[in-house]
Amino acid sequence: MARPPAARNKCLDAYISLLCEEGERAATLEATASRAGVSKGGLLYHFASKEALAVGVIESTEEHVQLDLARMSEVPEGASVYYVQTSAEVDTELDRHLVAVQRLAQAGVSSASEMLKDVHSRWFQLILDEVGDQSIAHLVILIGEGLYAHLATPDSWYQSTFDGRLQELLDLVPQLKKLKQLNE
Amino acid sequence: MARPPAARNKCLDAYISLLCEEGERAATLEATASRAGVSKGGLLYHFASKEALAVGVIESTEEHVQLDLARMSEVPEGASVYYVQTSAEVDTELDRHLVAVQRLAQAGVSSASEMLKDVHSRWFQLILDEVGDQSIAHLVILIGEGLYAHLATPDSWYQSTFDGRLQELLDLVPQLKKLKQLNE
DNA sequence: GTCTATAAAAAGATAGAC
DNA sequence: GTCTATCTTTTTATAGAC
Repeated sequence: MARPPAARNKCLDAYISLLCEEGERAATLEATASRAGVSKGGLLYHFASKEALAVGVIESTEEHVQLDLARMSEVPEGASVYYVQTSAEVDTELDRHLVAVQRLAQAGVSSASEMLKDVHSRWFQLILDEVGDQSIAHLVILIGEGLYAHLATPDSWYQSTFDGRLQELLDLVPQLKKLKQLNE
Repeated sequence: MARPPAARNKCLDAYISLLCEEGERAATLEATASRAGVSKGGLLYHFASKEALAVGVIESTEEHVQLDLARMSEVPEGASVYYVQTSAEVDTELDRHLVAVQRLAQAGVSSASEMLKDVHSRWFQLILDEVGDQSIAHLVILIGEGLYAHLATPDSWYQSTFDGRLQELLDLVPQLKKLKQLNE
């Protein structure tokens, strides 16, 4: 496919920012157009409807997800550590996209819910491949999810209390594999 | 304070349900009134504005939170296990309220954000009191958050993959305290 | 307390000029 | 491709009857 025009990308980016920062309700056509620096008509040329905008977000997200999964399976520190580490990263393109998709899912966009479900199962599979135990893999997924949930909530408890302690947490992740042995 | 009339409670409950199930945008005055079985005018008698409805949710949530914190500090299995366990519970009044408050926070209602921040810090303190280590306490909080995040996303990956495995996870929680010793 | 009617604003979308 | 003007529907809120 031909590379999309710059204005189209600006619209998509503006919509994603609004979804993340102000929620789905605030992400109106007018607000999106305004933030993208175009008129409502200009926006509607690239995305014929609200729904088309959502589809655009999901397609763009899928590209970022594919890159992430490829890295996750190759990285030297292992899938678990990579997953938790990247879950805590704010302001990466992938995370902005995933937060936006989550907002859409919560607003009832079913293709967004399906994408999240699919992404989670792919992450889970890579982590399971590494740690070799379902319960431990779930634990890792949930820790990442917890970080991500805080990330997705601006001004959360996370920023004030947890800031600077990420490394301590990452150090604990590889230890999780030992839990099962302790348990037996 | 005098006990509020039944219709008022039905309105609040309808608004909370809509926030949880269909998102903040779908939780309009009309939809809320309709679900509560009253007219728009009837709703607006009890809650003079959208904002008043949000305040109502937050006040009601605070009551449920206080009860939960009291239980959490007394329960025999310990604060950590109680916290993770209740994070996984769907359809309790507390969880419905917290999901609703989260939706409001994401929609930019600042008093909702502040309440969530406050609740998290109170949970954290009780867990820290039990486990005695900041990093482990964070781990517990994040696992609960991860569960809660899935709970708050209907039709998530959680239901299909994780269902029935909660007990295994709960068994691992008390083991987390041992991680720090392993690390030293 | 609860309802209907109505007003005022905002949101999504179309048409057509440039 | 991008804009302005306009239309329709939805949403919030008010006024006043019952």
